[in-house]
Amino acid sequence: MSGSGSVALLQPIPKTAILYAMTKDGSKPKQDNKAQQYGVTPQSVDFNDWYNEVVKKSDLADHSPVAGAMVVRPYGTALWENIQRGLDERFKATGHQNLLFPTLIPMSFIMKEADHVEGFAPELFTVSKIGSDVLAEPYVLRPTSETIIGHMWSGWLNSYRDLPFLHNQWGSVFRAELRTKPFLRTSEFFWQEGHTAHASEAEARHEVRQQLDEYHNFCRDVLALPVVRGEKTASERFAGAENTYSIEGMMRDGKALQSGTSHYLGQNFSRAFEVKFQTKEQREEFAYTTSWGLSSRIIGAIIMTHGDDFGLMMPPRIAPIQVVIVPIGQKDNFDEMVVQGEILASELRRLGLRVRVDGREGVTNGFKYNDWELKGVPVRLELGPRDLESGVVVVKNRNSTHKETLPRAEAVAGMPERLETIHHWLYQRASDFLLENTISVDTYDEFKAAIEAGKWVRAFHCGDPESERQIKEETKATARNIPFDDSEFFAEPEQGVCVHTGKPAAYGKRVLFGRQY
RNA sequence: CGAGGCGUAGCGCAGGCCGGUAGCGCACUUGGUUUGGGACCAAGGGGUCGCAGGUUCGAAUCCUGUCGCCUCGACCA
Repeated sequence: MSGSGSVALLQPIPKTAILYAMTKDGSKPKQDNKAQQYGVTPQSVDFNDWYNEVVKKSDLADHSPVAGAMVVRPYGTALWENIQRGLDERFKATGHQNLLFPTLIPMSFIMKEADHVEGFAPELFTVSKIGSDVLAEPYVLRPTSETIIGHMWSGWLNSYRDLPFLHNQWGSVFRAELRTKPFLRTSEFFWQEGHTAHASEAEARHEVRQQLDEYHNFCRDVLALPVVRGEKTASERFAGAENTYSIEGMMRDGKALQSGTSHYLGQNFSRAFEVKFQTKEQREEFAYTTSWGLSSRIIGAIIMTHGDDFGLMMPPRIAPIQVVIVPIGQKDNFDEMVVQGEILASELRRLGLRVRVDGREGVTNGFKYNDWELKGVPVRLELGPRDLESGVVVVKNRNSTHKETLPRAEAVAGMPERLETIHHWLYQRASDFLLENTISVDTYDEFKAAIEAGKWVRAFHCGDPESERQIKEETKATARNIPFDDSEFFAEPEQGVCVHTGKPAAYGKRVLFGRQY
């Protein structure tokens, strides 16, 4: 990070920052041993370092020996599994079915749709040999599965009565990345790709919008992430799509992260793969297809939207551990307090909560507190002999510095609601942040200044891809999307002239611009 | 893939220019004292210096190549 601009967006620095007093020569200060061992670089000092250290020290993920490929560790996998479960239920509730396609796709398939080839060619991994035998036709590791699914669909589809196909696949895809960042940029990443085929354009378009809304709702209601729904401009469109829609989230450094996409593919892929059917009127027609995806990148969004200088803040509804209990004891009664902690845990588990008792010996309580705060566990309970005697527990929320001492029964019974409160607190904070750091501008100077300050900008644009390209070159900002009229953010229809070219604005509303991951 | 930086114990680093077979802090193990916000004392264990070649009697150190990580750029989710 440049160190200017977006730093200003960050919240006041808590006491950990004291460990990082600047050195005389202005170089990045060395951490003292404590900070080096346990803490993370504050967001305001270096957001990039903060991100890398949080990911690593919270045990979410690690680097692998393979360029650009990460290892998702158990804590990160538990998080991803919770996300998968939540989304999968939603997909099933709207009639989608899961299936599984091969990771290997014949090279010729990728070549069949012109825009698709052009879009993905530079990042394809190619398998050209088996053992020492050279393959007549190489395979590629799927960068996405439209082509092979289209190929199979053509064999499954005869009549309009067969439609719609409402399919989804959980898996991973490969797009060569030369720069790695866990969860954000990796050569292999984990996702779900939905693929549907319909008998009419209207039905396909409805599906595209429905699934984008599903992502939006899931982000808002489960991950506590505010995201802006809208359509991508032509230059940001998926390779082979007629229209691409996205949800965009704002990270705490002010950058945008595309957190999910949904594409209306029209008949582009069905033409290329002969996905056709006989209509009621006995005509032959190509199917209208869609695809939509949300990837493990969303974990990066969770980290960078909710995290603070102490580490992660897990949204309670998908937190792998919702409540951690730290038993307080001395040598003679420690084991007993761990048992008591388990009893308390079972009371919470009866309410359906995910609870962990930290019975580690040989580390101090303070160490445990900091450790679980780094991992973002929403609520911590401390249970010591005195608490046990007087029937209370000490409760501390991850998003607060206050400790409360509550009657045990009340603390237990109130836990689900407490977690809900934290969920809403996280959403509100992120939502306020997004709104506070987005401004409308009408001149290019204002535009540049706002982007430089790390903000999102709402501005009129003429729609010319070349102008977008120049804006990107000059400011590093791109059109994130054109927000929908009916989304909760930035919906007002307006008229104006292009902030860059002065030509009449396209779209009938302001376009959202920002720097991006 | 272009420019730059880096790779020495689990983590963070020193040593390298002036080759002689490795050191510090934290972590780890054991014992003791501690324990309600990142404990302390003592005694220990652990690396052949990313990998592969080369130069040399001898390479962490010099040379070449390669792999990986970080930053900026290009590309992308």
